[in-house]
Order: sequence, then C-alpha cells, then structure tokens
Amino acid sequence: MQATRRPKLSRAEKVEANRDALIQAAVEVIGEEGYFNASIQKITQRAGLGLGTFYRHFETQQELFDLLLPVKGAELLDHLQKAATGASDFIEVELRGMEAFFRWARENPWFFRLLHEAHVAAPSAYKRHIENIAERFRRSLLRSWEKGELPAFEKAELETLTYLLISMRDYVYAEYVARADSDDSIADVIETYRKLITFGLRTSPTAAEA
Amino acid sequence: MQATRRPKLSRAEKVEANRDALIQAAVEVIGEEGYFNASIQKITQRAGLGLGTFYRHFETQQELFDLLLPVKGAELLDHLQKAATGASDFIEVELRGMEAFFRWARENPWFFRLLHEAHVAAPSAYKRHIENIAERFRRSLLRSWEKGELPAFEKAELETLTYLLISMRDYVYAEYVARADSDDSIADVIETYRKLITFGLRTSPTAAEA
Amino acid sequence: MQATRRPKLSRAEKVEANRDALIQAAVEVIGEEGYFNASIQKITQRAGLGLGTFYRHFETQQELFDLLLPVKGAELLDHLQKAATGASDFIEVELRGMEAFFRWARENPWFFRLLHEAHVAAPSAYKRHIENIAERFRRSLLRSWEKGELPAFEKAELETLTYLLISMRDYVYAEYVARADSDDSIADVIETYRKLITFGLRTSPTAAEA
Amino acid sequence: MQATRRPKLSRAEKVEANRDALIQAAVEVIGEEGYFNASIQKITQRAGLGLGTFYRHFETQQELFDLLLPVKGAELLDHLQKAATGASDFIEVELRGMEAFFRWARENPWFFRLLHEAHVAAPSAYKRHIENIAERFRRSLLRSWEKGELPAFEKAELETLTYLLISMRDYVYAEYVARADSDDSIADVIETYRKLITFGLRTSPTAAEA
DNA sequence: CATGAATGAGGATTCATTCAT
DNA sequence: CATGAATGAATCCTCATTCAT
Repeated sequence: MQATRRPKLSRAEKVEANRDALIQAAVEVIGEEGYFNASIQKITQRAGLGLGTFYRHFETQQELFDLLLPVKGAELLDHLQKAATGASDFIEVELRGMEAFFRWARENPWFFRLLHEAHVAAPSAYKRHIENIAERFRRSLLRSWEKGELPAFEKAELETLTYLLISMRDYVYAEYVARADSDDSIADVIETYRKLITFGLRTSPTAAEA
Repeated sequence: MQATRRPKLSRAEKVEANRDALIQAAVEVIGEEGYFNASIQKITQRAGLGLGTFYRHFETQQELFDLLLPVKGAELLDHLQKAATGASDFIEVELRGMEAFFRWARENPWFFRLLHEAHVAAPSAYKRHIENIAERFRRSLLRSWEKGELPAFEKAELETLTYLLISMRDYVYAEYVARADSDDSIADVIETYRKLITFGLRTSPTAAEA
Repeated sequence: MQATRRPKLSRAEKVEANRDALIQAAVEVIGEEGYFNASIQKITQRAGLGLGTFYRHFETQQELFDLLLPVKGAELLDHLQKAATGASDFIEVELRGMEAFFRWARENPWFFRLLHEAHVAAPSAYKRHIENIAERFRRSLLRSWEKGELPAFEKAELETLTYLLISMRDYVYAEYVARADSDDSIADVIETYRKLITFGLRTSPTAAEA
Repeated sequence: MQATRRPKLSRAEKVEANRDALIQAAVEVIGEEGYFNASIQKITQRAGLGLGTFYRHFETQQELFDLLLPVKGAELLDHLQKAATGASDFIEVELRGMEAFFRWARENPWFFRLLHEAHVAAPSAYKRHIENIAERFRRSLLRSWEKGELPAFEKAELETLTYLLISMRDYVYAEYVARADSDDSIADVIETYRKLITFGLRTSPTAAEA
C-alpha cells in the first residue's frame, strides 16, 4: 500500500528480492515454454538479472526446478486452506476448494504446466507436492468418515479414495484451464463431478436421497 | 546360422522391418530413460542400425516421438477390445478392461513412461491418444446410458463423465505399476474404485441396492 | 612426393587424417599459448574442423592432452634412436643424441612448452614420457657400466645417475631453445656439459686422462 | 579471549597483516590444489577475509601469483644463506645447502608445487626466482674458481655450470619430496650426486684422487 | 579499508541433423 | 536405401573482477 518503500530495501532484502524474482521468472518461463526450454539464460533475463546471479542463489538448475513446486504449491495450499473453512461435510469442502482454486489459477496460469511437467522434470518435487495435497485430503476424508459420512467405505479404503479423488479433481482443473473462457460449461463439469462423487454411476439421485 | 526365413524378406519388407525396429527401440529406450534421454544415437544403436538410417524413416526426432503413442496405444486398445466383449453393463466392461490392461502392462513395462512423459514430450500425440481412449469410453458410456444404466446423469454429462473416469483409471493404473509385486493390494484398490463409481461417496451400498 | 594423391584418401583415411590434424593443431596451440589457453575452439579452428568433430576423436579435452606427449615423445625418441647408432661409449651416445635432438627441436618448436607444462596440465603423461626417456637412458648406462666405463659408480647408483643426467640434459635443451639463434654459444654449453659429466668439477682433465 | 597483543596492531599493521595472510593462504592453497584451482574465493576464505578484500591488496590474481615465488623464494634463500657459512669448498657449500633445504622443505611442503607450477602459471616469477638462485650459485662458483677449485673449467664456463648444477639439484630435491619417508635412500641419492659432481662419470675416484 | 552481491565472458560438452560415400 | 563422419547451435556452469554499501 505504501507506494514509496522501494529505496528502503536493505542489502539482505535485495538478495531475497532477487531470489524471489528468479523463482517467479522460472515459474513463468516454465508456464510458457516448459521446463525443458527454461534455460538459465531465459530465466535470468526475465528476472532482469545477470546470468551469473542465478548461481548465487541456486547451486544448479535442477535445484531450482526441485524448489518451484514445493514453494508455489505451498502458496496455493495456503490459499485454499482459508476457502474451505466453515464447510459442513466432505463434499462441500471439496467443492468450495475447487472454486477457490479456480480463482487462484486464473491469476497463476503457469501453474498447470509447472505441475504436470514436474512429473518428468522434477519427479521428487512432484511426489512431495502430491503428498502434501494427499495429506490434507486424507485428513479431510478421515474426519468425514469418522462422522459417518462415507458409509460405503471401510477405513482402510480412505487411502485409495484419496488418490482417486485427487485424480478426478486434477482433470476438472485441467478442463477449467482449457475452457478458461466460458464459466458456464465449467459449472456443468463441476456439477457432474459432484453427482459422481455423491451418488456414483448407478444410483439415481432420487432413489438414494429418498 | 539357421536360415529361418531371412531370405524371404523382400526389399520393401526390409524397409518396413527397419522402421518397426526403430519404433520398438525408441519405445524401449524411452521406457528406460525417458524421452529426454532417448537420443537418436541410442535408438538406432538399440535397433542395430546406423545413425543415418533414422532419417530414412522419420524426418525429425519429434516426428517419431509423435508417432509412438498413437501406434503403441492402438495396439493396446486392440488388445483391450477383445477382453471387453461379452460384458453386460458399463461397470463390468470397465473392470474387465482393467484386468486386461494389467496383463498387457506386465509385458510392456515401458508403456507408462511413454504415456506420461508424452504429456510433456509429445503433447499432440498425448492428446490424440487420450482422445482415442475417450472415444471408446464415450461410446461405451452412451450405450449404457441408452439402456438406462446411468439414471443420475443426463446425456450431455457423459462427456465429462468420460474424462472423470479416465482420470481415475489412470491413477489405478499407476498404482498397479507402483505395486507390481503384490496382487492383493491392487485388488483392494480396484474394489474401492468399483464402489466409488458404483455408489458414490454418500450412499451406503445396502441402501442403494435395496 | 606424388603431388596428386589427395583425392585418393578413403573414408577411414580421412578420419585418421582429421585425428592427426587435431593432434598437430593441439600441439601447436599449446606450443604458442600453453595448455591452459588451448581451448577446443582454438584447436579445431586451427585444424580446420568443426568444433563437434573434436568429440568424435577424443572423449574429453583431457584425453587429448594426455595423449600428446606420449605420441609426440615417441616420434622424438624414434628420431633420436637412429642418431645414436654406432656410438662407442656412453658419453658419445649422449652427445650425439643431443645434436640430433637439437635438429629435431628446430622443426618442432612447440615441444618444450608441451613437455614442461605437461608436468602441470597432464601429469600422468609427463610421468610416462619421463619414464620412456629414463628407460633408454638406464639401458644405455647399464651397457656402459658393464663395459667398465663408469668406474666410480656401483650398479645401484645407475638409477639416480639416470635422472641426474636427464635433468642436466633438460637444461641444456632449454638453453638451446632460448638461444636458438646462435649456434656458437650452444656448442660451448655442450662442451661444458661434456666436461662436467666426463671429469666432474674437481679433477683437471689432464690429470684424469694421464 | 586472550587479548594477546591484538589491540597493539595499528591501522597500517592490520593492513599489512591482511596482505600477509592472503599471501600465506595463496601459497597453501596452491600447494594443495595448484595455481589453476587457486581461485580468489578459496584464497580469501582461507585467509579469513572477504572476497573483495583481495582487490585492496592486489590488482589482479596474476599480480599475486607473480609475487609468491619471489617472496617465498627470498625467505628460503635467507634460510639457506646461514647454513652455508663456514664451508670450505664449493662442493661442501653445495651439500650443506642441500641439507638445509631439506629441513626447510619439510616445514613448507607447498613449496615444490609453488615452484614447479610457476613455470607455467607465473613464468616471469619463475625466471626471477631461478635468476636469484643462479646469482648466488654463480658467485659461489666464482669464488671457488678463483681459488683454483675447478681446474677443468674456464671462467666463461661458470655460467653454464651454474645452470647444470641447479638442474641436477632440482632433481635431487624432487626426489627428496617423493621419498619424504625414507631418509636412507635420499642419502644415497645425495652421495651419487656428490660423486658425479666431484669426479664425473669416467674417472674412478681413486685414480683421480691419487 | 572491508565486504560480498552481481556480472558476463569464456569454455567444455551434447546432440539433432546433413550429406558424401 | 544405409551409413556414420562432420557440424555448430545451444546449454550449463565457473570465476575474475567491479562496485555499492
């Protein structure tokens, strides 16, 4: 808010700012061209820094790549955390989180490429990120299960359920990005998702809710 | 030493054989080391051919990469086609297909890496492959829907349903690969999957089936 | 002598010729600028070849550096071999070899830098080369010793003698290079060397020869 | 904690101390890793100073490198000076100097690498150092010659003799370093050296001494 | 004077692609 | 058609040096 803080940056703050600039630049370059084409040249150029500066902050290119998803993923999860508070049951939590994610993804369009290519370009980071997500999901599912919200499943099945739901969600997210223009159609996708996780394929809602 | 039919290869057949050898070699190298490390050197070496021969069959490396998933994916789909015949409803078709896939994946361990890295390394091929799969899925779902097997959903929702189910299935497949050793645990994963798509999260099976 | 053999170079001969060109180019660049400044860029440029061609012949820059002294050293030793034949005693062998070396060094001015910097830049090659030289020296000394030409020394001392003589010779060589212009002064250096190894410091020639 | 004289350092003394620390650090780093790997980073780190401080004392890295051998060589020569006093003839001076050097080299193990790599990394310093050594040698030889100790040589030959003897001595030194463990074998090397410079190759000691 | 963050020139190496044989 | 030698653009990384604090 205070517009004129710029000259107040101390030495250490500038270092930190450069590091952040490099991370943000990397994230954007990867979003546009993929990990493979994200040369250090391109990253430092976009950050407005000299090539050599990169190596004052990261030992290797891979070190940075392995950092991006954890850092940016944590920012995302923090953001989603807030959105979910106050939801009554698991499905509501899930659908609210989805909406919050959509808003966030609109501002951070590089995120999907960063995430998906990490599977190949930064596998350990990818696993860590998925595990972070799964962890929250798992806890959320467990709470619901303990309240009796998941009558069809045994406790031991929650683990598998976690990953099945994450997989679907990932698809819905991808669709969201693909159809970023039309808010209508994405609403339909969410609704179909809601029905599938609520009632499954076979049961007619009316029968089940009866 | 055994002459075994070698001289029977006509000129054109030899060309075809070399092309196939390159495709198979590529698929194996990628399975072991990923697209990024699948240099043309390595591919031609494994195919037992000269480096330059590659360019007799493919204009660029990317052209081959873009070919692999469609070619190998089609082989897979042919294989699965047969397994599904005779199934009575959608869920049975799906579960039978899964089993058939597991058998096939055991013999073609390179497939998952080929598939997943294609998302990054050969995006157009990836999309085409997903589209091929979706096409069959969609038709299968439509048939079921027409028979009234999916009472909760409208016709327009089948498209979304297709991708949601593919996403989950992909996860189950990945789990299968990860746990290649233990057949037990994978059966549990399938069972959870079956319940989720059959009844959803909320409904207790007994209630629904009643 | 036959001026028009050039087009007769077979495929394999051209490869060999390129390899030789790289070695010769390296040797010259090192002679002029030292190992440290002998970048692959410079070497391939002087050889009239593309940068990448280097790596078809040598795995790394160090591999080439480790090759140079052995290769060129062997050429030198072959050259000296011939010059020594027919000499009667050790000292005559030594002095004749020196002259032959001087003639060779005039045509191969890069040799000294190649040799001396190898101590730092290619230590293993350096050791091998010194050992090659020592080997011949040692044998030559032993033959003389067996003929009673070295009355002051026991057999066990020949090893040390070998290296002491090599050290001095190296200096005389270095002087030769430094004074490449004047043939007179180098003759004086040789003469002083001859007297030192013949009579030592203390003995007057006349007394000893009496 | 112990205040030991630290506060006594004046401004100028502190500057001097830093400069000395850099020189000593450089000498040690070079002794361990060679000139080529003696980055300014490493040198300043070992000196316990900031990287930039280097440039308060030396204009360039090369300037420091060119300083080291002269500085440390002078320290060595001062040390040897004392050892030689009282020797009666040239050969005794020489052998006493050798022993003194061995003792010094044991405490300053970095010296040989500093010296030998200087030939490549700091050629002008190398020449200056050799010249310093030669200067003392030359004077020593001249004194002996004037006393008639070198009957076989004319005055003009002393120059060459100087360098021949330095060369051999250098070899004996190198051997000393290589065999740092065994005092016996080094004594044998010295003895062979003594005989060579005393009697030459041809003369039997008894005959000559008769 | 001391510091260390920033810089970018320079160098080794890889690999898709071309082309003469 | 098959081959593999030659090519050079592109990339990562190092490190001496500069300069603002």
